[in-house]
Amino acid sequence: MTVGDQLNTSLRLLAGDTFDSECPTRPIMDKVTSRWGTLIVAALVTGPHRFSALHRRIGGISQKMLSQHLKALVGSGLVVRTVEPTVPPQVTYSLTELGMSLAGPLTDLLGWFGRNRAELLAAQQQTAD
Amino acid sequence: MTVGDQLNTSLRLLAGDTFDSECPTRPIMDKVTSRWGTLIVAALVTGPHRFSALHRRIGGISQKMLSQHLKALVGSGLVVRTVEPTVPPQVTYSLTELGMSLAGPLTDLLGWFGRNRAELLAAQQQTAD
DNA sequence: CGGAATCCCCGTGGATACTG
DNA sequence: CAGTATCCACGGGGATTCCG
Repeated sequence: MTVGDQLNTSLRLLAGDTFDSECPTRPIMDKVTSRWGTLIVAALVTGPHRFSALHRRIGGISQKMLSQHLKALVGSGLVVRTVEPTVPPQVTYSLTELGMSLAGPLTDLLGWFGRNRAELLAAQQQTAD
Repeated sequence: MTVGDQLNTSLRLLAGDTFDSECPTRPIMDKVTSRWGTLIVAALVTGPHRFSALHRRIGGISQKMLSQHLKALVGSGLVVRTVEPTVPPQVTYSLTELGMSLAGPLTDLLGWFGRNRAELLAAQQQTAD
């Protein structure tokens, strides 16, 4: 990497350039936009959910992945974990303010996929030929 | 019916039951919302790009991943590949109509990450303690 | 220039079993 | 109920090399 590139990098970081490989939001973005991240956040849009409820709601996810992604989302300040000191223990996950603000753009994106499902699948078929 | 249920219903109507593990759009969604998919589409929003231009623009992507994801995007009908029969060959990628319609929601999402970068990083730091 | 092919490593992610 | 721990397989993804 040349000095010019470094300068370029610095400027882009300051500007919040999403394309820069050094952009620190990338790992977070990866988590959120990942296979399960989107679905978990989307599931929580409708309100708080318990662990097992999420597990049931989101088809095909394993406990490990759910727990792992939830931890990451909590760590990013998008989700809060609430523990009721009852027996048996009862843990509830819900979106933070930040998480709620993310929900808009995210569900828009999911909505797009829903609306354009037919065209996407059609394109897939053509290619498969 | 609670407010949550109403929201739930709306969301599922919009998304075409995105939570179903059998939903055929999932693999496509994974591709597009994946680490590189989002950035590639976002990069093409500003207009057609050549292979090397994309490679330069998107920091940290390998040729393999770029080529691979581009193929997937073409296969999904989001991107068109144009070959100029010159020497040396010149290949240009651009968004289809479908791709353009995706660009909106997608850049909104990227924009969200840009705007909330500070808060995300702050939350990360707190957790790291 | 724009890839395709190969090699190889490491992380993701699934299944299962165990803890508090 | 809500996880954690362990094992294990697969594929994502990087570096390199070669081709049209």
